[in-house]
Amino acid sequence: VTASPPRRLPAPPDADAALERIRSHGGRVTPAKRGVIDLLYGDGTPRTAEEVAAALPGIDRSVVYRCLGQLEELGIAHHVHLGHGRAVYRRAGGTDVPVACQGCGATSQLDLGDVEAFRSLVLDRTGIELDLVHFPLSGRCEACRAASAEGGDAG
Amino acid sequence: VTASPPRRLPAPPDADAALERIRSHGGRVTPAKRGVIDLLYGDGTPRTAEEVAAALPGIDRSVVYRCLGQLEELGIAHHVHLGHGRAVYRRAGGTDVPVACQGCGATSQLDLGDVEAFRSLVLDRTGIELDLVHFPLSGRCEACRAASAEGGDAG
DNA sequence: ATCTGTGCAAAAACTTTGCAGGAGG
DNA sequence: CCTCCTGCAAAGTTTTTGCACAGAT
Repeated sequence: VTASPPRRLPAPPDADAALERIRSHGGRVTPAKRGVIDLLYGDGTPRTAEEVAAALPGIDRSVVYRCLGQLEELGIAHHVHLGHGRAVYRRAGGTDVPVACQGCGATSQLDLGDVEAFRSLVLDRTGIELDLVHFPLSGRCEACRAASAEGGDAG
Repeated sequence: VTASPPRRLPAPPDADAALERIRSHGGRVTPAKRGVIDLLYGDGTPRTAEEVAAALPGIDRSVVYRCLGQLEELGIAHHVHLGHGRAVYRRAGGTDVPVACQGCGATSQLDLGDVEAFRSLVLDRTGIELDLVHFPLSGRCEACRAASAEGGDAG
């Protein structure tokens, strides 16, 4: 989980364009890649490498990792550090900012417009331009806050 | 790296108070814990578990992990997911919001007041109350942005 | 004296790599 | 036909766990 796009390639608009890009870069379109791309371009659900592997029975885990790595290099997918530990993968090109609940794992989306003012503020204060797509926001949803206020552990 | 404070204990103001808290909870004050606490309460530098271990020669890694875990449960330290992969540990009680550059690793601090409005906005939009201390903001500082605009790879 | 903490080693969880054979263009 | 990709297995990282002994109160 340490790849940066060689040059910021525009995200392919759909799965077919993604396959096209693979070919145009000398790659082969294989069932594994097709599977990963279909998964990531199907619904926008971010998935861990493990989840991607689980959704593609018959495809070896190592191949899933290699596919995800290649898709990142090609600007087709990218990973996001949602909450504790494991990164999740999404199709590239999303402009929405994910917000995760660290309690239950639910994610909401913020509009880019909503965060623009804040990005400006942070840039002004610190000189750092936030990358909220790659390093998203995390917190606790209402249900999880209520749970930990009462019982204690809402893990 | 999966501990949540049983109840939000107030952070000990200094290293001695931290040792005191260990004792008052039935724990023993040992060289390992003293070492970890001195490190975290010395300068505010966030450190990975590996860095803590490296700074305490003669203390086994597993012990460092166990100490960090216990210190988290006691509200003496906590971990922060700064940038890629590894979490870093800090003394508890900081109210500033770290902002990291994922390029060079430099961190700036934001005032809590600066983020309050944004936290309200996110709460309103998503129902999620951000925990920006535990899951800090990440982006790219000016130098790293300039570097990647020119050369391409700025690590 | 008692119970917690330590060190070691082994395991677990997650990811990467080497290699020989299979498949895509 | 050429080279990339796959599957398997093995190694690499980072963190956790079991256990017997040592150490703190």
